Amino acid sequence: MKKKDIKILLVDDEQDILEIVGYNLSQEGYQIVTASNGKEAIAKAKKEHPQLIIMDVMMPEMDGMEACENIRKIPELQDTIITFLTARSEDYSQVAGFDAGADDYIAKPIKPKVLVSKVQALLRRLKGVEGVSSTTTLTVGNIEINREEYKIIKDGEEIILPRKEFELFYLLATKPGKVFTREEILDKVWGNEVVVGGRTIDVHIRKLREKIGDSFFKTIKGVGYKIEF
Amino acid sequence: MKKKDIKILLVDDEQDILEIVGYNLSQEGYQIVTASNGKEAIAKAKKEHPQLIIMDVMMPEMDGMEACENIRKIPELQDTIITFLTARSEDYSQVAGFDAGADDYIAKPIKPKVLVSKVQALLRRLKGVEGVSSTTTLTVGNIEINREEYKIIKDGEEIILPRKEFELFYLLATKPGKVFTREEILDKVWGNEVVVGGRTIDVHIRKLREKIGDSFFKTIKGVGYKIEF
DNA sequence: TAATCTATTAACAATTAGGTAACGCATTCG
DNA sequence: CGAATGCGTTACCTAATTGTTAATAGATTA
Repeated sequence: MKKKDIKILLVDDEQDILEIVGYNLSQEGYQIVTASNGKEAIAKAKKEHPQLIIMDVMMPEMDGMEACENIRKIPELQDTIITFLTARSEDYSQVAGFDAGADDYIAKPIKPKVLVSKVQALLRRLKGVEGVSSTTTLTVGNIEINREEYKIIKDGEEIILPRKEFELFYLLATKPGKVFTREEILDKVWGNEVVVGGRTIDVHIRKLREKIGDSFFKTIKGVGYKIEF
Repeated sequence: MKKKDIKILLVDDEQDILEIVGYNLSQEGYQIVTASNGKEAIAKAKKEHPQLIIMDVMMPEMDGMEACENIRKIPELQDTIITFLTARSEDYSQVAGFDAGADDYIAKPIKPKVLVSKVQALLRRLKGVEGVSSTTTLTVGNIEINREEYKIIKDGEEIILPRKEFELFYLLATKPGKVFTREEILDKVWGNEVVVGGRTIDVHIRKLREKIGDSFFKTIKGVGYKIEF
């Protein structure tokens, strides 16, 4: 995907900001769409399918937070990156926007240069922009792991794994032989704060054993799990 | 190595984050160095030789990914742990940056408590911090002890040990020849608070003798045990 | 909207690790 | 020479840990 194919939706109630930011970004070659409140933002997002949305938190009609929540519910816009513009004074850890589904935020006052480079950094995540390469497959033993499509190929046979199962397998596969403690697994696969019941890991391991092969997975009692090839 | 000798490099373009995170970590006794973009990060990393780098992925000038790749190429910084701050909770396998050589990631929004405990966990990997050793393998005689995989290899033969047995053996193996008193063993393997009966150690020693070989274990009557090769 | 899939939990079974008691043997020491 | 002490050994018990299955709520897809 090239720069000129990337669409950015700017949302702010102040015309000045739309102009300045819009100008700078379009200079860089991005396509710019604007909206001046939350409702309009949702409408335009649906219609235009932007890759990135930069939105002020405080706006009349519908604020950024609410709009963000709504946009996150739209299936086609799952991969859209949403960034808030927030007042500097807010305590970072208090920024509620993350709960609403935002990916990042940019603090005001906005410096054009900073903004532009930040936008570029954000867009690096998008597949194929400026040929950003990332190894999408990992091979262990006779198994090839394709993390873009959440599937693995074992002896030429394709096995599609659900998200969590895949994540778990992928984690173990990054260091074959290494024993991952339950704690470690929870932390990396389930995330920092999520608390799930004690048997959850076992069940997922079992499913992997069924699908991939029992023999690969070793249980080290009192410690955790590992895979071996 | 003590806490106050540990240097952490924080990299983020937002001053707020540097302050909050920096404050929390310095409260814990760590030395903090900061940088606000990738280029600066590389420069400071070279100069300061931090043990841990916590870096935002998205930054102007040079983003975290690129900086990480560059830092990884610096010989003196091979052992430095690099952790990314990533937007929201991306799936583990999707967290770009592992390709770039990152060791771990922390998801935004950052909660100080979570951060601090995560940092502590990461630093346990470093040799000598709070007596936790980082060496993953230890070789004594014809036996290789692999802490990461919870197994020992004797003459090419793999022996998997239960947790307590492994820890007991590992303890003795850290100083071959040294006599460990029962008190010492209980303290290190079983922990300060647990009270177990008098014969417990014997039984475990016996199990090790069975699995690994009687001849390695010497009993010093009235004192304790040691291993010899 | 109905029809799948997924992730998680709950409940129970199976397994194993850790610990203990009991007994026997050796060494030490009076 | 016994008695006392410390250690080795076995068998057994219990608690902790994991395996397994099924049920359910939530997502996702057709």
